[in-house]
Amino acid sequence: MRGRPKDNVKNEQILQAASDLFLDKGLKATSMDAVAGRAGVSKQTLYSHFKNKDALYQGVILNKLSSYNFTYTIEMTDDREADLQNMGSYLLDLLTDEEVVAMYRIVISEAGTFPKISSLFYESGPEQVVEQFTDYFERCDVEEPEYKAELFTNMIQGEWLMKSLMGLQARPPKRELKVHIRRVVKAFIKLL
Amino acid sequence: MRGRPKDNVKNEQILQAASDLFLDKGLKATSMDAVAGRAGVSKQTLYSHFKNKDALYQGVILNKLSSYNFTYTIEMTDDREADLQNMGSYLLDLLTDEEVVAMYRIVISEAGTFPKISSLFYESGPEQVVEQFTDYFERCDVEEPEYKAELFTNMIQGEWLMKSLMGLQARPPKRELKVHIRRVVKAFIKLL
DNA sequence: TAATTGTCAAACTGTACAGTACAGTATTTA
DNA sequence: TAAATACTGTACTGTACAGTTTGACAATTA
Repeated sequence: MRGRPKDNVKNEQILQAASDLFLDKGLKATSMDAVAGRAGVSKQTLYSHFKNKDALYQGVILNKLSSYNFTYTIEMTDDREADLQNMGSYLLDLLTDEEVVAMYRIVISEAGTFPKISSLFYESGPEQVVEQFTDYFERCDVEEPEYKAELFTNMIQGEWLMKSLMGLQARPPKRELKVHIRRVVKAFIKLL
Repeated sequence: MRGRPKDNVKNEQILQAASDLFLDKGLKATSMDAVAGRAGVSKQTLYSHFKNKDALYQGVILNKLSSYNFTYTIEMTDDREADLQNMGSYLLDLLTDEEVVAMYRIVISEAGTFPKISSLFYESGPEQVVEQFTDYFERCDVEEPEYKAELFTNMIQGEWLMKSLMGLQARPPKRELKVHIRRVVKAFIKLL
């Protein structure tokens, strides 16, 4: 490769700035000038790293997705109830994370324009979590492990996510989440 | 009132056209010219009926919300299981309706800009349904009727709505919905 | 009938913004 | 050192679009 190589640091600055702005204000409400400005980079450089705004959007989402890691295995003890509470707590921590909520929101908003991003997001996000739970239930020799995993996530999730997406839900106190989780786990255990 | 009155028919044409376009393409992607064109009305008339684009958006959502009617009472028979299946079917019919999904999508997309619309939507939509279910469980003398109503809706709803919002869910066959509902009701009954 | 308001059509204003062009400077490799 | 590519900063192009203006005609009421 002849010539000066692209600066990796600048690439990360761009992704960071674009991510901040897109997730905060949305895609249409964020101008390329604003991204360049926030990244501390000239507009030319921005366009040399990303062909256009669409490519930048896709780059941002892919980057974010690859930064999450859903590959580990949920640990199994002989206290089933404690395990489920941990799983519920894990799920709710995710779903009340501002960045996660913002990603849901933008992916939904742009679902019409970027269908591939939608499916990629869903497969490497929510579906991974259900898979982790399914795996746990398989190891517990529970009947219909995948169905149980879906049911459990739905019961835990409740309306938190939807309310957050609509901006109707301030980040709830840990206490409240704990109570909710305990309640759901108590009920869910009767279904196993 | 002196002078020529505003034409009510034109008002409805405008609301219909705007609703079609907003729910299909989104708010930002719909121009006022397009709305006027589709409504078969001059741009001036459009602006004489609605002060600006924001007002038009609010008008459209309010109009749609008032067209739904969640005030009736769910009927109660002595077959609890059949009742719950009807309720589940009622809920899923709503959540797989294209217009309903489109409203969710646009309300979420514009939640940052129109917080009042978000809360209004949520209160006169989803919350009404939960209230209907709560009412049913109260009449059945079920413990914690509101919590049960929420739990039931979450179990029934599953991932249908989220997948629809992301465009990952074609309208599912009635068969599949029936199976899902029966399964959930069987489980839910154990929790009463 | 006269004043008042609605509607139409088309042109217009101002602004925001995606993407490009250009001229100069910096960095890397052959 | 020379060719090649990256980066900066600013200016520019073209387009889309919200909202306004104008002038003519229509409907309504005092």
